[in-house]
Amino acid sequence: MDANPAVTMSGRLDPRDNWEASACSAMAALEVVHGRTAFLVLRELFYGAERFEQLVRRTRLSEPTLAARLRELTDNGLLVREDYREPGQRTRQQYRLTEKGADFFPVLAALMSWGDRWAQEDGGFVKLRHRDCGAAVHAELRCDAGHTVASGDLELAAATER
Amino acid sequence: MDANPAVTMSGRLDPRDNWEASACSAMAALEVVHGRTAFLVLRELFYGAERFEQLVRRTRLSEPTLAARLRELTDNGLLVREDYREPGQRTRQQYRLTEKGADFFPVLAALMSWGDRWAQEDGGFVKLRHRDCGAAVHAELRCDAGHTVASGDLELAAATER
DNA sequence: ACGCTGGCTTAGTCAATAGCTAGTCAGCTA
DNA sequence: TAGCTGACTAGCTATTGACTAAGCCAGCGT
Repeated sequence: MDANPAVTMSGRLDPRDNWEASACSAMAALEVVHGRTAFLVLRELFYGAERFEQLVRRTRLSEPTLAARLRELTDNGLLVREDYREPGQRTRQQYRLTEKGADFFPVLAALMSWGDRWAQEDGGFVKLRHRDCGAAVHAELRCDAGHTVASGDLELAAATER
Repeated sequence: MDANPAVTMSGRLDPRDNWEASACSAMAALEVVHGRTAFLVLRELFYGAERFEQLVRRTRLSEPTLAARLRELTDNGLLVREDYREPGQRTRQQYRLTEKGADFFPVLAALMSWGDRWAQEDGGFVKLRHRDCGAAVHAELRCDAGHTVASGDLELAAATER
Protein backbone atom coordinates (compact mmCIF):
# COMPACT_ATOMS: atom_id res chain seq x y z
CA MET A 1 0.00 0.00 0.00
CA ASP A 2 1.35 3.36 -1.03
CA ALA A 3 1.75 5.68 1.88
CA ASN A 4 0.03 8.37 -0.13
CA PRO A 5 -1.10 7.69 -3.67
CA ALA A 6 -2.45 11.18 -4.20
CA VAL A 7 -1.15 13.48 -6.86
CA THR A 8 0.48 16.60 -5.41
CA MET A 9 -0.93 19.89 -6.54
CA SER A 10 1.70 22.36 -7.67
CA GLY A 11 1.85 26.00 -8.66
CA ARG A 12 -1.49 27.54 -9.45
CA LEU A 13 -3.29 24.29 -8.88
CA ASP A 14 -2.51 24.30 -5.16
CA PRO A 15 -4.71 24.20 -3.16
CA ARG A 16 -7.07 21.84 -4.98
CA ASP A 17 -10.11 23.89 -4.03
CA ASN A 18 -8.95 26.90 -6.03
CA TRP A 19 -10.00 25.49 -9.39
CA GLU A 20 -12.61 23.30 -10.99
CA ALA A 21 -11.75 20.29 -13.07
CA SER A 22 -14.49 21.09 -15.55
CA ALA A 23 -12.25 20.65 -18.59
CA CYS A 24 -10.69 17.37 -17.53
CA SER A 25 -9.10 15.46 -20.39
CA ALA A 26 -9.90 12.06 -18.92
CA MET A 27 -13.58 12.93 -18.65
CA ALA A 28 -13.49 14.39 -22.16
CA ALA A 29 -12.05 11.08 -23.35
CA LEU A 30 -14.86 9.18 -21.64
CA GLU A 31 -17.41 11.32 -23.46
CA VAL A 32 -15.88 10.36 -26.78
CA VAL A 33 -15.44 6.68 -25.97
CA HIS A 34 -18.70 6.40 -24.24
CA GLY A 35 -19.54 3.49 -21.96
CA ARG A 36 -18.94 -0.24 -21.90
CA THR A 37 -20.14 -0.91 -25.39
CA ALA A 38 -17.68 1.50 -26.98
CA PHE A 39 -14.77 -0.12 -25.13
CA LEU A 40 -16.02 -3.50 -26.29
CA VAL A 41 -16.15 -2.41 -29.92
CA LEU A 42 -12.66 -0.90 -29.72
CA ARG A 43 -11.33 -4.08 -28.14
CA GLU A 44 -12.53 -6.16 -31.07
CA LEU A 45 -11.21 -3.65 -33.56
CA PHE A 46 -7.83 -3.94 -31.86
CA TYR A 47 -8.17 -7.71 -32.01
CA GLY A 48 -8.50 -7.45 -35.78
CA ALA A 49 -12.20 -7.25 -36.59
CA GLU A 50 -13.05 -5.07 -39.56
CA ARG A 51 -16.51 -5.93 -40.81
CA PHE A 52 -19.91 -5.35 -39.27
CA GLU A 53 -20.85 -9.00 -38.97
CA GLN A 54 -17.51 -9.83 -37.34
CA LEU A 55 -18.12 -7.12 -34.80
CA VAL A 56 -21.69 -8.25 -34.13
CA ARG A 57 -20.51 -11.80 -33.58
CA ARG A 58 -17.49 -11.04 -31.48
CA THR A 59 -18.89 -8.24 -29.33
CA ARG A 60 -22.25 -9.98 -29.02
CA LEU A 61 -23.89 -6.55 -29.10
CA SER A 62 -27.19 -5.96 -30.84
CA GLU A 63 -26.96 -4.60 -34.36
CA PRO A 64 -28.59 -1.29 -33.50
CA THR A 65 -26.18 -0.78 -30.60
CA LEU A 66 -23.15 -1.70 -32.68
CA ALA A 67 -24.25 0.54 -35.53
CA ALA A 68 -24.68 3.44 -33.13
CA ARG A 69 -21.22 2.89 -31.58
CA LEU A 70 -19.54 2.58 -34.96
CA ARG A 71 -21.26 5.74 -36.08
CA GLU A 72 -20.06 7.69 -33.05
CA LEU A 73 -16.51 6.38 -33.25
CA THR A 74 -16.40 7.21 -36.96
CA ASP A 75 -17.92 10.66 -36.46
CA ASN A 76 -15.37 11.31 -33.71
CA GLY A 77 -12.45 10.31 -35.92
CA LEU A 78 -11.32 7.11 -34.23
CA LEU A 79 -12.43 4.97 -37.18
CA VAL A 80 -12.76 5.30 -40.91
CA ARG A 81 -15.30 3.35 -42.87
CA GLU A 82 -14.11 2.08 -46.23
CA ASP A 83 -15.78 0.25 -49.06
CA TYR A 84 -14.08 -2.85 -50.32
CA ARG A 85 -15.01 -5.47 -52.84
CA GLU A 86 -13.77 -8.93 -53.61
CA PRO A 87 -14.35 -10.13 -57.19
CA GLY A 88 -17.71 -11.78 -57.59
CA GLN A 89 -19.01 -10.32 -54.32
CA ARG A 90 -20.94 -7.28 -53.33
CA THR A 91 -19.37 -4.09 -52.20
CA ARG A 92 -19.03 -4.22 -48.46
CA GLN A 93 -17.80 -1.96 -45.73
CA GLN A 94 -14.94 -2.30 -43.35
CA TYR A 95 -13.79 -0.21 -40.43
CA ARG A 96 -10.22 0.76 -39.72
CA LEU A 97 -8.72 2.45 -36.70
CA THR A 98 -7.22 5.86 -37.32
CA GLU A 99 -4.17 7.08 -35.41
CA LYS A 100 -6.60 8.69 -33.01
CA GLY A 101 -8.27 5.33 -32.52
CA ALA A 102 -5.01 3.44 -32.22
CA ASP A 103 -3.82 5.90 -29.57
CA PHE A 104 -6.61 4.67 -27.34
CA PHE A 105 -4.95 1.32 -26.94
CA PRO A 106 -2.86 2.21 -23.87
CA VAL A 107 -6.13 2.93 -22.05
CA LEU A 108 -7.44 -0.50 -22.92
CA ALA A 109 -4.09 -2.09 -22.07
CA ALA A 110 -4.03 -0.33 -18.71
CA LEU A 111 -7.52 -1.61 -18.01
CA MET A 112 -6.39 -5.11 -18.97
CA SER A 113 -3.39 -4.86 -16.63
CA TRP A 114 -5.53 -3.67 -13.77
CA GLY A 115 -8.23 -6.23 -14.45
CA ASP A 116 -5.67 -9.06 -14.69
CA ARG A 117 -4.34 -8.22 -11.27
CA TRP A 118 -7.40 -7.11 -9.39
CA ALA A 119 -10.58 -8.18 -11.13
CA GLN A 120 -9.84 -11.77 -12.11
CA GLU A 121 -9.06 -14.50 -9.66
CA ASP A 122 -6.45 -16.20 -11.75
CA GLY A 123 -4.76 -13.28 -13.46
CA GLY A 124 -6.63 -13.19 -16.73
CA PHE A 125 -6.81 -15.54 -19.68
CA VAL A 126 -4.87 -13.61 -22.29
CA LYS A 127 -1.62 -11.67 -22.13
CA LEU A 128 -0.17 -8.93 -24.22
CA ARG A 129 3.34 -9.60 -25.49
CA HIS A 130 5.90 -7.64 -27.44
CA ARG A 131 5.94 -9.33 -30.80
CA ASP A 132 9.67 -8.81 -31.38
CA CYS A 133 11.07 -10.09 -28.10
CA GLY A 134 8.18 -12.07 -26.59
CA ALA A 135 8.25 -10.26 -23.24
CA ALA A 136 5.03 -9.41 -21.44
CA VAL A 137 3.68 -5.91 -22.01
CA HIS A 138 2.11 -3.62 -19.43
CA ALA A 139 0.96 -0.05 -19.30
CA GLU A 140 3.08 2.04 -17.00
CA LEU A 141 3.74 5.63 -16.16
CA ARG A 142 6.98 7.09 -17.39
CA CYS A 143 8.36 10.59 -17.50
CA ASP A 144 10.08 12.24 -20.44
CA ALA A 145 13.41 11.83 -18.66
CA GLY A 146 12.97 8.07 -18.82
CA HIS A 147 12.04 7.28 -15.23
CA THR A 148 9.31 4.85 -14.25
CA VAL A 149 6.95 6.83 -12.05
CA ALA A 150 4.68 5.56 -9.28
CA SER A 151 1.38 7.30 -8.77
CA GLY A 152 2.65 8.70 -5.47
CA ASP A 153 5.54 10.45 -7.23
CA LEU A 154 3.34 12.65 -9.32
CA GLU A 155 2.40 16.25 -9.26
CA LEU A 156 -0.23 18.07 -11.22
CA ALA A 157 0.76 21.33 -12.80
CA ALA A 158 -1.16 23.84 -14.89
CA ALA A 159 -0.32 23.27 -18.54
CA THR A 160 0.89 26.83 -18.98
CA GLU A 161 3.55 26.41 -16.32
CA ARG A 162 6.85 24.87 -17.09
CA MET B 1 -1.45 6.49 -38.98
CA ASP B 2 -0.23 3.02 -38.07
CA ALA B 3 -0.21 0.67 -40.99
CA ASN B 4 -1.95 -1.92 -38.83
CA PRO B 5 -2.70 -1.17 -35.19
CA ALA B 6 -4.29 -4.53 -34.57
CA VAL B 7 -2.94 -6.93 -32.01
CA THR B 8 -1.69 -10.17 -33.58
CA MET B 9 -3.23 -13.36 -32.34
CA SER B 10 -0.71 -16.01 -31.42
CA GLY B 11 -0.76 -19.68 -30.44
CA ARG B 12 -4.14 -20.95 -29.37
CA LEU B 13 -5.72 -17.55 -29.81
CA ASP B 14 -5.24 -17.63 -33.58
CA PRO B 15 -7.57 -17.36 -35.41
CA ARG B 16 -9.61 -14.83 -33.40
CA ASP B 17 -12.87 -16.62 -34.08
CA ASN B 18 -11.79 -19.73 -32.17
CA TRP B 19 -12.43 -18.25 -28.74
CA GLU B 20 -14.73 -15.89 -26.94
CA ALA B 21 -13.48 -12.95 -24.93
CA SER B 22 -16.08 -13.54 -22.27
CA ALA B 23 -13.58 -13.27 -19.41
CA CYS B 24 -11.87 -10.13 -20.63
CA SER B 25 -9.92 -8.35 -17.90
CA ALA B 26 -10.56 -4.90 -19.31
CA MET B 27 -14.31 -5.49 -19.28
CA ALA B 28 -14.05 -6.95 -15.78
CA ALA B 29 -12.27 -3.78 -14.72
CA LEU B 30 -15.05 -1.65 -16.20
CA GLU B 31 -17.60 -3.59 -14.17
CA VAL B 32 -15.74 -2.78 -10.99
CA VAL B 33 -15.10 0.87 -11.85
CA HIS B 34 -18.47 1.41 -13.33
CA GLY B 35 -19.24 4.37 -15.53
CA ARG B 36 -18.36 8.04 -15.67
CA THR B 37 -19.22 8.79 -12.08
CA ALA B 38 -16.83 6.18 -10.68
CA PHE B 39 -13.97 7.59 -12.74
CA LEU B 40 -14.87 11.06 -11.51
CA VAL B 41 -14.79 9.96 -7.88
CA LEU B 42 -11.46 8.19 -8.34
CA ARG B 43 -10.01 11.26 -10.04
CA GLU B 44 -10.81 13.41 -7.04
CA LEU B 45 -9.49 10.81 -4.63
CA PHE B 46 -6.25 10.85 -6.61
CA TYR B 47 -6.30 14.62 -6.42
CA GLY B 48 -6.34 14.40 -2.66
CA ALA B 49 -9.96 14.49 -1.54
CA GLU B 50 -10.75 12.36 1.49
CA ARG B 51 -14.02 13.46 3.00
CA PHE B 52 -17.56 13.15 1.73
CA GLU B 53 -18.24 16.87 1.51
CA GLN B 54 -14.99 17.45 -0.39
CA LEU B 55 -16.00 14.80 -2.86
CA VAL B 56 -19.53 16.19 -3.25
CA ARG B 57 -18.13 19.64 -3.91
CA ARG B 58 -15.34 18.65 -6.26
CA THR B 59 -17.11 15.98 -8.27
CA ARG B 60 -20.36 17.96 -8.31
CA LEU B 61 -22.22 14.69 -8.09
CA SER B 62 -25.40 14.36 -6.08
CA GLU B 63 -25.03 12.95 -2.59
CA PRO B 64 -26.94 9.75 -3.34
CA THR B 65 -24.80 9.13 -6.40
CA LEU B 66 -21.56 9.80 -4.57
CA ALA B 67 -22.60 7.64 -1.64
CA ALA B 68 -23.44 4.79 -3.99
CA ARG B 69 -20.09 5.06 -5.79
CA LEU B 70 -18.13 5.24 -2.55
CA ARG B 71 -19.98 2.20 -1.30
CA GLU B 72 -19.18 0.17 -4.41
CA LEU B 73 -15.55 1.20 -4.50
CA THR B 74 -15.20 0.36 -0.81
CA ASP B 75 -17.01 -2.97 -1.17
CA ASN B 76 -14.74 -3.80 -4.11
CA GLY B 77 -11.61 -3.02 -2.16
CA LEU B 78 -10.37 0.10 -3.93
CA LEU B 79 -11.06 2.31 -0.89
CA VAL B 80 -11.13 1.97 2.84
CA ARG B 81 -13.34 4.11 4.99
CA GLU B 82 -11.81 5.28 8.22
CA ASP B 83 -13.12 7.21 11.18
CA TYR B 84 -11.07 10.17 12.29
CA ARG B 85 -11.57 12.84 14.86
CA GLU B 86 -10.04 16.21 15.50
CA PRO B 87 -10.23 17.43 19.12
CA GLY B 88 -13.40 19.33 19.76
CA GLN B 89 -15.07 18.00 16.66
CA ARG B 90 -17.30 15.13 15.86
CA THR B 91 -16.09 11.81 14.59
CA ARG B 92 -16.02 11.93 10.82
CA GLN B 93 -15.21 9.60 8.01
CA GLN B 94 -12.53 9.73 5.40
CA TYR B 95 -11.77 7.56 2.43
CA ARG B 96 -8.36 6.30 1.42
CA LEU B 97 -7.23 4.53 -1.69
CA THR B 98 -5.93 1.01 -1.20
CA GLU B 99 -3.17 -0.42 -3.33
CA LYS B 100 -5.89 -1.86 -5.53
CA GLY B 101 -7.34 1.63 -5.90
CA ALA B 102 -3.97 3.27 -6.46
CA ASP B 103 -3.19 0.74 -9.19
CA PHE B 104 -6.05 2.19 -11.18
CA PHE B 105 -4.17 5.40 -11.73
CA PRO B 106 -2.42 4.37 -14.98
CA VAL B 107 -5.88 3.90 -16.51
CA LEU B 108 -6.83 7.42 -15.56
CA ALA B 109 -3.46 8.74 -16.68
CA ALA B 110 -3.80 7.00 -20.04
CA LEU B 111 -7.24 8.56 -20.44
CA MET B 112 -5.76 11.96 -19.60
CA SER B 113 -2.99 11.49 -22.16
CA TRP B 114 -5.44 10.47 -24.84
CA GLY B 115 -7.87 13.22 -23.94
CA ASP B 116 -5.09 15.85 -23.93
CA ARG B 117 -4.11 14.91 -27.43
CA TRP B 118 -7.39 14.05 -29.06
CA ALA B 119 -10.34 15.35 -27.08
CA GLN B 120 -9.22 18.87 -26.18
CA GLU B 121 -8.45 21.55 -28.67
CA ASP B 122 -5.55 23.04 -26.81
CA GLY B 123 -3.96 19.98 -25.23
CA GLY B 124 -5.57 20.03 -21.81
CA PHE B 125 -5.34 22.37 -18.87
CA VAL B 126 -3.33 20.29 -16.43
CA LYS B 127 -0.28 18.10 -16.83
CA LEU B 128 1.13 15.26 -14.86
CA ARG B 129 4.78 15.66 -13.88
CA HIS B 130 7.33 13.53 -12.15
CA ARG B 131 7.77 15.17 -8.78
CA ASP B 132 11.47 14.36 -8.51
CA CYS B 133 12.71 15.54 -11.91
CA GLY B 134 9.86 17.71 -13.19
CA ALA B 135 9.53 15.94 -16.52
CA ALA B 136 6.11 15.33 -18.05
CA VAL B 137 4.55 11.96 -17.37
CA HIS B 138 2.59 9.79 -19.78
CA ALA B 139 1.18 6.32 -19.80
CA GLU B 140 2.94 4.09 -22.26
CA LEU B 141 3.25 0.44 -23.14
CA ARG B 142 6.47 -1.26 -22.17
CA CYS B 143 7.58 -4.84 -22.19
CA ASP B 144 9.38 -6.64 -19.41
CA ALA B 145 12.60 -6.49 -21.43
CA GLY B 146 12.45 -2.71 -21.25
CA HIS B 147 11.29 -1.81 -24.74
CA THR B 148 8.70 0.81 -25.49
CA VAL B 149 6.02 -0.94 -27.52
CA ALA B 150 3.64 0.51 -30.10
CA SER B 151 0.20 -0.98 -30.34
CA GLY B 152 1.07 -2.46 -33.74
CA ASP B 153 3.96 -4.43 -32.20
CA LEU B 154 1.77 -6.48 -29.92
CA GLU B 155 0.57 -10.00 -29.90
CA LEU B 156 -2.04 -11.60 -27.74
CA ALA B 157 -1.18 -14.95 -26.23
CA ALA B 158 -3.09 -17.32 -23.97
CA ALA B 159 -1.91 -16.81 -20.41
CA THR B 160 -0.92 -20.48 -20.07
CA GLU B 161 1.54 -20.22 -22.95
CA ARG B 162 5.02 -18.90 -22.43
C1' DA C 1 -31.80 17.72 26.83
C1' DC C 2 -31.42 20.46 22.64
C1' DG C 3 -29.42 22.07 18.51
C1' DC C 4 -26.31 21.65 14.89
C1' DT C 5 -24.10 19.27 11.29
C1' DG C 6 -22.02 15.53 8.57
C1' DG C 7 -22.99 11.48 6.15
C1' DC C 8 -25.66 9.22 4.35
C1' DT C 9 -30.76 6.98 2.92
C1' DT C 10 -35.32 6.96 0.73
C1' DA C 11 -38.73 7.72 -2.71
C1' DG C 12 -39.99 9.54 -6.75
C1' DT C 13 -38.90 11.43 -11.39
C1' DC C 14 -36.71 11.77 -15.66
C1' DA C 15 -33.21 10.66 -19.04
C1' DA C 16 -30.21 7.53 -21.23
C1' DT C 17 -29.07 3.07 -22.82
C1' DA C 18 -29.45 -1.45 -24.84
C1' DG C 19 -32.15 -5.07 -26.55
C1' DC C 20 -35.71 -6.97 -29.70
C1' DT C 21 -38.32 -7.04 -33.87
C1' DA C 22 -39.36 -5.82 -38.19
C1' DG C 23 -38.18 -3.36 -41.93
C1' DT C 24 -35.43 -0.88 -45.67
C1' DC C 25 -32.13 -0.49 -49.14
C1' DA C 26 -28.13 -1.34 -51.80
C1' DG C 27 -25.26 -4.46 -54.41
C1' DC C 28 -24.68 -8.25 -56.44
C1' DT C 29 -25.69 -13.03 -59.23
C1' DA C 30 -28.57 -16.19 -61.75
C1' DT D 1 -36.21 -9.26 -62.95
C1' DA D 2 -36.11 -11.88 -58.69
C1' DG D 3 -33.74 -13.40 -54.89
C1' DC D 4 -30.30 -13.20 -51.57
C1' DT D 5 -27.64 -10.97 -48.21
C1' DG D 6 -25.08 -7.38 -45.68
C1' DA D 7 -25.54 -3.20 -43.22
C1' DC D 8 -27.84 -0.78 -41.16
C1' DT D 9 -32.67 1.92 -39.32
C1' DA D 10 -37.02 2.74 -36.76
C1' DG D 11 -40.00 1.99 -33.11
C1' DC D 12 -41.00 0.03 -28.92
C1' DT D 13 -39.90 -1.88 -24.23
C1' DA D 14 -37.28 -2.71 -20.17
C1' DT D 15 -33.57 -1.50 -17.40
C1' DT D 16 -30.30 1.40 -15.37
C1' DG D 17 -28.37 5.67 -13.86
C1' DA D 18 -28.51 10.26 -11.82
C1' DC D 19 -31.00 13.86 -9.85
C1' DT D 20 -34.13 16.32 -6.37
C1' DA D 21 -36.17 16.83 -2.03
C1' DA D 22 -36.90 15.27 2.24
C1' DG D 23 -35.62 12.62 5.90
C1' DC D 24 -32.89 9.98 9.45
C1' DC D 25 -29.32 9.20 12.69
C1' DA D 26 -25.06 9.66 14.99
C1' DG D 27 -21.73 12.52 17.35
C1' DC D 28 -20.62 16.24 19.31
C1' DG D 29 -20.88 21.00 22.28
C1' DT D 30 -23.65 24.05 25.06
